[in-house]
Amino acid sequence: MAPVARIAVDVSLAHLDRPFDYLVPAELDGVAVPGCRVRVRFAGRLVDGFLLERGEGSAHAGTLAYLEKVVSAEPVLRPEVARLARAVADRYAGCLADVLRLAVPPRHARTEAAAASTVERPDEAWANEWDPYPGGPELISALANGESPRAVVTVLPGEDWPARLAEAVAATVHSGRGAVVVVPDARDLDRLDAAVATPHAVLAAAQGPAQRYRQFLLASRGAVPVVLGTRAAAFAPMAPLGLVAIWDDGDDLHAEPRAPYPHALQVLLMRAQLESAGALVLATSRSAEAQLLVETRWAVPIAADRSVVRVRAPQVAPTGDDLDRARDPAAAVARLPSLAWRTARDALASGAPVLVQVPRRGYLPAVSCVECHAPARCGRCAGPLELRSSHAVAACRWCGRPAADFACHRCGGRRLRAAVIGAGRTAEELGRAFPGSPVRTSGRDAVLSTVGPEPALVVATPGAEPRAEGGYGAVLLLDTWALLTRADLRAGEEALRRWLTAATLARPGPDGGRVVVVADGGLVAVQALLRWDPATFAARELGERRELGFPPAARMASLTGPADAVADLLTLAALPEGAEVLGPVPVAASDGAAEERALVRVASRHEGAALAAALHAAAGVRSARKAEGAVRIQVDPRELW
DNA sequence: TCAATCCGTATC
DNA sequence: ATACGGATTGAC
Repeated sequence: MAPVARIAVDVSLAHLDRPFDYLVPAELDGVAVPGCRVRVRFAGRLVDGFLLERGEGSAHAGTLAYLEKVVSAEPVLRPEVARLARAVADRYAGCLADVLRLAVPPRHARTEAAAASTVERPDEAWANEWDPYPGGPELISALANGESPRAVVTVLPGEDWPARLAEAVAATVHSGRGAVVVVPDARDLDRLDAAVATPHAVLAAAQGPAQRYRQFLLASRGAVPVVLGTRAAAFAPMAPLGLVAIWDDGDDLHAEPRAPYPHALQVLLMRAQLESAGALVLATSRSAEAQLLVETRWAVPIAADRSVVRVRAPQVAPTGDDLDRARDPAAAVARLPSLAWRTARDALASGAPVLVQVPRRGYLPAVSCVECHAPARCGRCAGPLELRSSHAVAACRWCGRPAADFACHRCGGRRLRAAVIGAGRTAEELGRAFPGSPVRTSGRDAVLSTVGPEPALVVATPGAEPRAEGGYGAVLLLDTWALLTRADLRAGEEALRRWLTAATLARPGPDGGRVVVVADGGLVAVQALLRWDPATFAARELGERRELGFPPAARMASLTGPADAVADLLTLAALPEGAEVLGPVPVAASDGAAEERALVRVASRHEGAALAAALHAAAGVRSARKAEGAVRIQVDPRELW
């Protein structure tokens, strides 16, 4: 074979983020195949790497070193995945090595030796129940015919989404192509795993090394045509790829917390683009990112007609926080608005369980408009305002400008109020208000996946709501202010997503479960819930982001680190024309150290590539100089505040 | 004039 | 991290 091996070394230094050429010694010629793991001497020490390709020559002027060792001839990094990883690194201003660590699980030698490699590509039947969705059955047929449709699907309340995804997957496999499906967490993965009858591998973060590698090899060796998993599965090898799909792309869990912080949705979309595969973005709600796909016509929207939604959606009613409470002692015990208390009581009496959604504790104090309750934003850069104990006046969290002359961007109000979030209601309090009904909790440390059909109060934090057999008789959405006044640009979108997720667990239809949301019925997000209209809300949300210059309409990068380091990086970066730097402002680092954060934004997504390239190059100059202090670069950080 | 040492830079 | 090249320094 060709004598030169191009190697991606496992070194995450920005200035070394490119392949290096080595000579293949004669005895390794047969095993040094593209995609295999190698060890090479790099700057005097032995490092791991992946062999990207073999070539005849090298552009390197100096003499080439020899490969030290081929760890295994198993081609774990397929060319399409290498290309995807490079594109993801570029998009997120990060290093290929960091992305490859996310994409390829660590080797487990025993598993590699033992794992079977039978190719199993059954000719799937692909009947489907997409009829309620105009364009749905055609979408499935297109996949079965080997086409690559792209759609943002808004599912009906109570939809058996794992079954719908399973149908899309079966149709894709029928066409002789593979599918990769990503869900937020282990609970969703279990459901999907159960629903998909096509032979598949399951890749989850929680798996042990052997299990994880075994499942990875099933896909890598082409033994199965389908991979289901959590965010890292977006990189799973699958050739030829016919479909990528994601469930509930608005869930934070899709955002990778390790550098370069890629989001599973973006990874899958890039992948669909690179490999000409179909793409399905499936959710009960709709994120601004999904809306952008629709508005740019990258994907078609698929949703049931309003008439069908009306029949399937539960009845939702808003209620003020405390108007009737004083008149209703039983409700006061639970600190529940009267309507919420009565709705729960009736559901329990009818023999059905009741879901109570309570936000998690510990949100940051935010500032909002006294008149319309809109989160207060900076007059200059539209960043969120915050109150600090050291300052009398609220100031912008992004650019630091004091907001002495505040004017609400929505209603023009000039007064601010602190929206400090108090503690949530406890399960014990609810238990006292409903003596005789069992109270169950589902939250952070103990998540229930399902509860029985018998009457019970089920208190859950967002994302941990168990499904109830037969559906809930009532769903109460409490302390909604905690969600809505979060100092986060996604607060409204996130609140609606969480409410819809809980409400979708109610018995379907106007005569089914009742949903009570304790919030002002005039708020946009609450209106969207009452009308069960996430698409219109998403369009409005994206419109606002466009006006304010926020992602995904614009592209932003946050630079966090010691003050000198952030300043140094900003000096070195040859930012694209029109890039706007906000801040830096002081932020509290996790370990208490004083850090600063600057935000850089460009108006269009096209300039995003140039922005990422400029930041990566500047980081390269700093790492080459061994400059003091690390700067964390996050492109389109999910939590912008 | 040459060798020992220092510093900066590249790392194949 | 380590290795190398060019510059710098000090002794003959």
